[in-house]
Amino acid sequence: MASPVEDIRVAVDLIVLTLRADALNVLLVQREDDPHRGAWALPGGFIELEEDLDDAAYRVLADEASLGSSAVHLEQVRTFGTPHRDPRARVISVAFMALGADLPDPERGDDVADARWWPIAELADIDLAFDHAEVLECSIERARAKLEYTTLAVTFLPEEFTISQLRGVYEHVWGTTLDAGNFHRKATRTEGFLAELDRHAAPTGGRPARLYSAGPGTSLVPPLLRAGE
Amino acid sequence: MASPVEDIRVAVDLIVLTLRADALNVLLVQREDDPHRGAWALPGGFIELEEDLDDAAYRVLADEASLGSSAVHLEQVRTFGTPHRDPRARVISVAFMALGADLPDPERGDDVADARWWPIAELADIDLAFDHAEVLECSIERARAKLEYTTLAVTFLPEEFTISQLRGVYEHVWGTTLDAGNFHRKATRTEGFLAELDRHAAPTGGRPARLYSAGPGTSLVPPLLRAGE
DNA sequence: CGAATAGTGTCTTTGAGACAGTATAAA
DNA sequence: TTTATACTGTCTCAAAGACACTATTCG
Repeated sequence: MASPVEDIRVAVDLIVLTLRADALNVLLVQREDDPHRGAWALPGGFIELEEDLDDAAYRVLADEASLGSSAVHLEQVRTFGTPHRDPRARVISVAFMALGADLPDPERGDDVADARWWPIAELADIDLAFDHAEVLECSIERARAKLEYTTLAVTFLPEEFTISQLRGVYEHVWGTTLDAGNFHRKATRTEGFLAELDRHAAPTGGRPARLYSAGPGTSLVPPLLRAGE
Repeated sequence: MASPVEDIRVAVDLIVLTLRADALNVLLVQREDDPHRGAWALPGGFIELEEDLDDAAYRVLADEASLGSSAVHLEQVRTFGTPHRDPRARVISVAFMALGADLPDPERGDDVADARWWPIAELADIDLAFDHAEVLECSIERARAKLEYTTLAVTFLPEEFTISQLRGVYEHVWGTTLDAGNFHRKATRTEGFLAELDRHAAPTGGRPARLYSAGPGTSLVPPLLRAGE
């Protein structure tokens, strides 16, 4: 089983997604060093010898994005390892998607010039470092698909939320609009999706909405399909 | 961006699935060396410095399973990297699922004592090496799930096949039985799933079945859901 | 002819989507 | 009151599932 291993390095890259200002945002860091100096990139870092992949992802989240593991859903997406994707060395990168509810502005971490949230619509204009555009696109598509048949949408929301907020998650992540009435019925009648609370949110110009929290289920049966695929 | 990289090695593990004798089978190799000498394991190997992950998977398929890339669908599943999953060194393993139509018996490859197909039902009795039981379970669940909303089932069949054979894929992978009439209608009326041919299969005791080949589509809309989830 | 497999017709039920209508708050 | 948002009712249509029926082969 001998094989060459010299100079193969393993990293994690994070696709941190949140909803802010009614848009899906991703956390990017501006590179301080070559290659791609000045370009925006996904936060990432090499794994340590005695560290599980998930733990490495949480560490990068804390170090480079100054976001604690509090209230983020972390999930492996895919591993990217094409030779020369990083010009310095052979880097195998395990992509992790981190989803959270209205996450705070990041502080600038180590080895980065800047760090901030980017609405995904604005990313068409800029070139991401390495193959990170592909990694990001793959992750967003994964998130979009998983909204259909899992309860993943609640990870974008705080502990307590209204049906309208939940609908907003679907609308902003999918980039569609949904019928409020039909969505309400679907969300409340899908077993395990939501747990009804006895309280209501402060009214925002209309009838106050009932509050819900995440239900015990993880899969949506039947699924909540996007309209035109 | 300095970090310790010594002794972190990257491998690919293959979950090769096929249908033989009306059962879902997985290809396993018997280990010739410690650790887990004599135990059955997924075929795998370390990646080479200038080799893409997919290419490494195809190489292992040829070397250790003596199966060419002919007629297999290869797809990345997930990466496993818990420290000490391999007692010799830190090994990060990218799992790939390979699906093919009634694949031949493997020849014994390098560094393995034996190689053969195992019906997945028989694997409850034996202990797989390393964390390969978890890797296998994860892959089978992925395959089962993807039958629902993609045209993946056709990768288990030869170029030309009948609706009954296609139904058999679903039944054997899911471990269920499906109504033949309803399945026929669903398969033939789902756009892009199948391409109708002008020929029929040799009869097997009844009316000869029309032959189909894979259609141009990759996703099934609406999906073909398992009944009780 | 019967037996076996392929394929279609039809009925019922479930659920999605369109959209109207009701409920409850603030100004 | 109007306005805004939350929710419910109802109708239509698409599709799943149960299951009976027809079609085409072999013995």
